[in-house]
Amino acid sequence: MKKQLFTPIRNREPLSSIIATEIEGAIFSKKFPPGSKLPSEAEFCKLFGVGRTSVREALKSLVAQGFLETMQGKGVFVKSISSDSLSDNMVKQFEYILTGNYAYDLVIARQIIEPGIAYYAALNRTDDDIALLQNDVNDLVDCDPKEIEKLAHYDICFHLHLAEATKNQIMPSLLKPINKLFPTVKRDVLSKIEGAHNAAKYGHKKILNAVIEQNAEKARQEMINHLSIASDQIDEIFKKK
Amino acid sequence: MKKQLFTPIRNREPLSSIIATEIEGAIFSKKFPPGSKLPSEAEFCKLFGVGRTSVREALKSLVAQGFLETMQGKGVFVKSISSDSLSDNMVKQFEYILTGNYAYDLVIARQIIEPGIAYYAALNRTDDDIALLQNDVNDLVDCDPKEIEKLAHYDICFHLHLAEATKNQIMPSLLKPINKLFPTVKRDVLSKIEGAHNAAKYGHKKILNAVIEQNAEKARQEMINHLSIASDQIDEIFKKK
DNA sequence: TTGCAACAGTTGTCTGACAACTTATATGTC
DNA sequence: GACATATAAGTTGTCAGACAACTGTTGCAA
Repeated sequence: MKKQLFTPIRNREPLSSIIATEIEGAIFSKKFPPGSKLPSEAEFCKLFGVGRTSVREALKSLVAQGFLETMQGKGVFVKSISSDSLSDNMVKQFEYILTGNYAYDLVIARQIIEPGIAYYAALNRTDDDIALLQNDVNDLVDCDPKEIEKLAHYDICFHLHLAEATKNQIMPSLLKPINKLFPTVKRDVLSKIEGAHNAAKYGHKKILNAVIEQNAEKARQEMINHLSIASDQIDEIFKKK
Repeated sequence: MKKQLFTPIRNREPLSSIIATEIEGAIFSKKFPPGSKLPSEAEFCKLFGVGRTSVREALKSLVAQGFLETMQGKGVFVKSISSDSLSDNMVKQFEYILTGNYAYDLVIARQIIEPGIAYYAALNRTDDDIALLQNDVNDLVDCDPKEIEKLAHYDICFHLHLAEATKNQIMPSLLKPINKLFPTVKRDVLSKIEGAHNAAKYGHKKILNAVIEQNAEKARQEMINHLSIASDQIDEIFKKK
């Protein structure tokens, strides 16, 4: 058996990955700020001294991750990541990893995080937040109980606006994917459970009042009540099946 | 001005996107189960009737999103998405969208979701969970207070195992990115605040006891206490600066 | 049987070419 | 001069062919 001073370099990272990391770094360090145009593929080829294939595949990766946006004939642009696009990605991946009947997991997840959201929303809400929340409640109240889609939408809006009222940068991004996975469940509830609409109306109203009063503990408790009712409704559906 | 019956088709979706969607669908519907090998690039070319470029770029997208894994000389394989890889993606995107000093946002985010986690962990924990948590606490107790890295690691492990004890599929994936962004902050606290190590030890112990007793409300309260201490410590650091 | 060489199959990269799209420039007409 | 049109240049999208790099297998020879 020969003794080897140097072992051959294997599994070296593909060029496209290296380039992707490089460009990603430049984006993260805001060397290319959101909305700005990146150098063209041809320029990158010269800069990195590689073929167009490698550059294109690197860019494709970053596009797939939501950092870039390509426009044929125009160029490649840095995408200003909204928490929206982030949660879209999360939704996709959640859909893939969640197994079995995950409706219940969604309900529990909301019961875990939303009381805390209500609490901090009550503490940090501004008058603008109140206005938005009031609108959501009004929309829900005025809505025709038969328009399930709209009902579900207004319901979700309320919860998202509440998350934004916490003034925490992270919470909306965590709540959104849960809510985006929720509509199917929510529609089921609204269409099959008598009085679900009314329950939602009053639940939201009570939470909103507590938030207006900046009574954090009360807001938390009202959210717990609101969600436990929703949870019971889902139980009921499963029993029926 | 001529009247046009048909307007030219513009902005048609790139082939590579269409192909990516197509393959993604096949993956999601478990037509290619996790770990399985996809057809080779050449085969895809024949199947879709397109060039290799388009196929490769489609695959690159899916690799970037964490659904696939390519191995040179072997082929392309469906990656079994762990909540780990999901949270890795989230971390990257959070790092990008979070602005300013987000340490405080992280702290608050934990205060929002972790009490709920403690609550449901107490309700749903198994004996195995207790064993894991007990290990984490022991590791933290036995650890040399100077080994900041290890301390931070054991600390995080406890919180993650607690999230897993809720038996909720979603919570670990939500908590992980927060914890992965946290170490910098945590190291700061552990190295700069006298007694932070002890505070963590006792906090975890109390939470664990409540979880063992399956006293959900107590677990929740202990978590609130534990995190409020951590929060105060961070406040202290900011004041010092 | 063992070791090695050759081969076939796969992904990685390069090159050149052309299509499709966008923008700016130049041209021609009124 | 003003305006519509044609042209050109720059950009991304796609194709084809070639070869490099890596993996696994197969067959041959010692």
